[in-house]
Amino acid sequence: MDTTQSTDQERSADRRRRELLEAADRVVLRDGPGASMNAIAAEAGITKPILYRHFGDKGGLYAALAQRHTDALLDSLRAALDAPAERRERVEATLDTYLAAIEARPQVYRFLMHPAEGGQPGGDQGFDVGKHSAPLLRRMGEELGKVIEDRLDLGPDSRRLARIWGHGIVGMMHAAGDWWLGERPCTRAELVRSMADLLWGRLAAAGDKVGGPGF
Amino acid sequence: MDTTQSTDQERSADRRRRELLEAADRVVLRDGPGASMNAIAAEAGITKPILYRHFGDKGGLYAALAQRHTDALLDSLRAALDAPAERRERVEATLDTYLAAIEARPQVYRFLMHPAEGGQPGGDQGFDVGKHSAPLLRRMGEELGKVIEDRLDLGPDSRRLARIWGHGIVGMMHAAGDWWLGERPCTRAELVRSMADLLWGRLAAAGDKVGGPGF
DNA sequence: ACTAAGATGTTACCTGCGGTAACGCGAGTC
DNA sequence: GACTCGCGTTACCGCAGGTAACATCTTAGT
Repeated sequence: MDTTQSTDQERSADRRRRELLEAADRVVLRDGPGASMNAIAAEAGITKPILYRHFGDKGGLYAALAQRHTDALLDSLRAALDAPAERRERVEATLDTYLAAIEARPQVYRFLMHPAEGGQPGGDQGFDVGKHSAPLLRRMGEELGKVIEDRLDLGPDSRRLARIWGHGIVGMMHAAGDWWLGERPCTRAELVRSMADLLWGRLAAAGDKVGGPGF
Repeated sequence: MDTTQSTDQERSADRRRRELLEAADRVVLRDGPGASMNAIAAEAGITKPILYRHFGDKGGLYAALAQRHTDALLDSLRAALDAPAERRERVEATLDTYLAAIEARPQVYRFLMHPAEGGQPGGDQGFDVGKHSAPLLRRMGEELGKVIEDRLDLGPDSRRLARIWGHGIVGMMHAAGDWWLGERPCTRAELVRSMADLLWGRLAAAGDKVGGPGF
């Protein structure tokens, strides 16, 4: 039958695609985001043109690779966000989930967030990430915004406010996490608590220091 | 005299350097962050090796270029942070200053934050930013952290808390600003107010929506 | 069973990038 | 006048992303 044939072909192509993605994953994990198409092809046991037939260009491969990890991370975050507990606990759980993820697989994280960075050898013109650097942040921001809008009563303008907060909180999490991952100035739990404190208004509640007009 | 000579030379070299930086600036503003060394050299009316003699490598040029803008922006932010007003007003002024800056010169902003992004032509392997993508965020985070630590009374752990908050707030500002700059979902003033509200604990204060366990 | 088609994979090549070595040249110095 | 030395050039290397053209193996049709 024609349909079964095309189905088989499609399935085979899909499997191939998955295999290639996994190979790319391994290489990126090993060589960092600066991995070259040649290296990925070699790891997959094939040559460049095949990669290009499957993914169009490097951006396509990147996008596919990024989406897998992004989806996985977003699932974890949604789970933490949906846990049965009170708000502060959920927020802390979500922050902790994110931080645990980037702590467990920093290479993946660097790949998703920072285009090119690894590689002491000469030409390290990264993984042409370009416009694909933001998507993870954007997606997380949008998702969180939706959740906030769905569950919180923010009066009028709730939609706008929720989206702003979504992106803002995600950005806070990201920047603090990135800094923390680099300098490791404290425990993960401490970082989580401190960020939650910030979100809980401790900035506004703090007193001025003696002698100054305060921040 | 020998000293005057060397001084003259240094001054001349510095002037040259400034000229080159301004040329690079023009190119980056025109072609986006994907500007090539050849293009920059051409704009400056010279050839590549001279650029390399002055800045070592592309990272050096980027770093020099970035530092100029970063310094300028940080000065503005410090000014807003030091204005004589109460805390909330200062926070809003600082946020607004940042947003105004990225709104006024988005090209510069994209250059500082996002490595490579412009360029429909074939090879657009960006402005090998790599490790130099974060510095602006890091610097802003550190500076804000210091200010917070200096002026707020946060009890014990104040140092750690202040730094975390510094990086977190900067990240919030950045992510929300980036999103806002792309989608323009609201006024700058509205964005500022909303972010300040978030920092002032409205997230914790908001009530659950009817029917759900709340966020 | 033989052929036609189409996916699968290869080699060999192009362009453009960052980066460098080797040379040319004019201005001051002894 | 030879000598250095900063400024500038041309010509080149290696390597990246990306592509064209060729080889091959599977599979369907008659």
